[in-house]
Amino acid sequence: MSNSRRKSEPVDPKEVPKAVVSRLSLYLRELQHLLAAGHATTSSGRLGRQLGFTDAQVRRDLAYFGHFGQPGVGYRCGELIAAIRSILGTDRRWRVVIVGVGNLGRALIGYKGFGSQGFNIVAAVDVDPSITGREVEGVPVYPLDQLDSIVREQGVELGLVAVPAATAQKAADSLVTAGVTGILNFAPVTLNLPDDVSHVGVDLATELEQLCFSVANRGSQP
Amino acid sequence: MSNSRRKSEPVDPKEVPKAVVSRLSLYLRELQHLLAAGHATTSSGRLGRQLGFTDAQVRRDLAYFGHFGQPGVGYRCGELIAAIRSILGTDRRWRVVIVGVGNLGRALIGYKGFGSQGFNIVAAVDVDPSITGREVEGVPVYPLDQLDSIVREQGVELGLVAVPAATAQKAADSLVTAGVTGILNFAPVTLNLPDDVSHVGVDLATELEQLCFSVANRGSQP
DNA sequence: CCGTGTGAAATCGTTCACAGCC
DNA sequence: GGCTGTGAACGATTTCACACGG
Repeated sequence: MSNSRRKSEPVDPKEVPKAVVSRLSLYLRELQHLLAAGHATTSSGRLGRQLGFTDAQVRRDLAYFGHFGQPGVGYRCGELIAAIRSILGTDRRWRVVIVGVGNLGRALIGYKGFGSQGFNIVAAVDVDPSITGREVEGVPVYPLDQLDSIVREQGVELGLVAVPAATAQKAADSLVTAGVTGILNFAPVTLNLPDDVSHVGVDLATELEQLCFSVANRGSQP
Repeated sequence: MSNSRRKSEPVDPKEVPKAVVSRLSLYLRELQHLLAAGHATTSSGRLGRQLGFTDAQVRRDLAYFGHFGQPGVGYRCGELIAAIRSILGTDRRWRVVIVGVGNLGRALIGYKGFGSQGFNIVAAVDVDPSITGREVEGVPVYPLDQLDSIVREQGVELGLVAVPAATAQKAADSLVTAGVTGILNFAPVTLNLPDDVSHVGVDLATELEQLCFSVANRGSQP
């Protein structure tokens, strides 16, 4: 499994820079907006301008994965959307479980953007007995100790951690034990996880701090 | 205003890589945990190991801003926390307003992590008359058209956009008109803003897509 | 003529390795 | 002995610039 080079897979996904993958998501989002607005095609220049990148950057990013454009024409929005979804892995649906049904957990359960991008929230779990046994926005809430059977029986692959910092590591451990292979962590701690479980952290306070630094030092796009 | 070099400000903040600033937030978070756990000092090696970085990276990052450690000893947690807060600009409190009191807006209003890191949510606004006039978790909710006076009278500097994608640009424009200087955007769109307004975007679906890619291509730390 | 895909060059960020200090 | 701060080497990513295709 070294460097094969089939028609649309020029490189091993592992050697694609992380930054490229995150821009891919932005391209996807913008392309969906463009398509919804009636544009059948676009170009690297246009796409880049709308997102604040150069045309060369857009072309180079896409070139990691194949040849998607037509010289003189640009990219067909519909085709490129399908291609990026296939690259990201969101050309199929993923089953997701949420741990923690506090304010944030509830907001995540109700967030429409997940469903539209390929994610099914199949269940939530919480320690608080006053909330378990009900449904929140159509998603059933179970006690924590049922996590194992939920993940196994429903084939859940991803877990969202939406509990306080103090219990986040335990929540993540439970998810790993239950068998999920990816974790999106909203608690303000760095999780310690086995290498075969992927994870991404989103820290709301941290994001505000980045904004602060940027404001305190004048301007984000100089 | 070229390269001055005062005692603890070796570089112009503008030429600090974005990645460095985002790691600074992680250092801060970890240092706070360390201090709370009773550690008075730490070292670049320890701090890095806990976060998945090398010791050299930690030292290099901090060296952008000054000399904070003692050879042979390491860093005093309390002092380094204060230094990083000063760099990020969170050594004072920032006033924040939230636009949009749906599921996500409510979760943000109730999020304890903001207050503990220096952010005061002073008000929220929404178009829905059935929610305005009340308080949510102690934060007053006003009609949208009062945004201007709220920002002006309370000296609000930052705005959080927690409305659907379709109205996010309008919400952001209103914030800019009202006078905020930084925007944290949770809507899945790229905002078009004047250069003198900083912004950071957090797209929940995008984060899940990154996770997907990582899972679909085996392992996050190979 | 416009726009892609891509070597080659330039830029940027990370790691190495070590002098100096506690 | 342990640890910081930092030039210098290295590796990675971005930008340039142009040959080729519709």
